[in-house]
Amino acid sequence: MNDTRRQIVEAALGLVADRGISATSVDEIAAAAGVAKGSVFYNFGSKAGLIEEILAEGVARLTAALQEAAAGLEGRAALEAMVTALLQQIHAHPDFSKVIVAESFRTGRLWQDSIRQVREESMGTFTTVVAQAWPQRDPWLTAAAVFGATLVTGLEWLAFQPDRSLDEVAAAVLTTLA
Amino acid sequence: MNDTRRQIVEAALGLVADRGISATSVDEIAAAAGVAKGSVFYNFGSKAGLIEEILAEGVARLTAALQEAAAGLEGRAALEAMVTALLQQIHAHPDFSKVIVAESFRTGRLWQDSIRQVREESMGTFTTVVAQAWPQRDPWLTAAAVFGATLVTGLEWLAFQPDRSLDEVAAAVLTTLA
DNA sequence: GTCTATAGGTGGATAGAC
DNA sequence: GTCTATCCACCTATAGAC
Repeated sequence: MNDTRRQIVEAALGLVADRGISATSVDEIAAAAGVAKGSVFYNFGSKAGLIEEILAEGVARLTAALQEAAAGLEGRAALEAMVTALLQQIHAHPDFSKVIVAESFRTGRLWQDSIRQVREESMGTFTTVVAQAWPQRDPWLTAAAVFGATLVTGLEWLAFQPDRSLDEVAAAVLTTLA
Repeated sequence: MNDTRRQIVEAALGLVADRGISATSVDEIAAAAGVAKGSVFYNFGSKAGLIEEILAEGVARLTAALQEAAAGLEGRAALEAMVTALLQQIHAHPDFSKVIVAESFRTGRLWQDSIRQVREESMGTFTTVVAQAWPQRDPWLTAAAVFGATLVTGLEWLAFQPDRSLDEVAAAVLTTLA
């Protein structure tokens, strides 16, 4: 990805995480990126195309991180690795995380497919690991609870107590999950 | 609240939960409510005023429900009552819940005060109960984990498996929390 | 108190110079 | 490939009839 595209993507992600997709205009994105508005459309075709590309990039990265974390591990160890990996990803990519949370429970939008993909792939990986760690429980609801505990704790950490360490936050989440 | 105001509020909440606040126009709200656009502005002053009123109403209801649930109980019993009460509220008011989640990690918007209030009052009630149930743990991070597990499971329940019963979902969340 | 009509501004998107 | 200038649809909000 060239320099102009990179700058546009980063500026857009920052603004969109803070205000929401619809509340962010292409004018604002172009100004924050230091390019003309026309360059945004030349490089990404449309606002929806830009958002789609940002989301697709984040989806691929998050899915890979979660699957890699659980690979080769079983039971509780796999679960702990996944929770830690998700917290790491939230910490490394807070803007992407915020966008996903904000858009996750909506329907019928242009970029809905990418959002649904994150949800399904992340939750799917969690469900597999949870089903193996606790075979007697409902994997679907349990995975949602584990994912939710990790996600919300991670975002609260970033937004309101960023000085905490990853180990501290991971330990708190894992202690809460039995 | 009279009939016109009630209709506008309900139409607005339904649309906003699905598309987001900024992506919902006053035209659409008026059409869904079956009133003229002018009536929306006559009754609520502005779009922001309408949103503010909807959020304030929901905040008061949710806070009261959580505090009432925990009143007179201690330790694990208080925790279980609160988790169940939050799930009940999500089930009874799914649109409000979606809006809160979508807007929770944003900053600097007109209605940000109401959102922050839900977060602080809900998390505050959870923190108090958690601190008493598990005195040796970090109350702040633990409360975030418990709240997140309940919230995300509740929303996934509504959005993707609405046929499950409240008892079933509450049991799954509480089993996951040790 | 609710309606219709319209004002005034901003949104996404395009055309054409460089 | 990036810019400036512009189009037109849509947005919030207001004015005035009823």
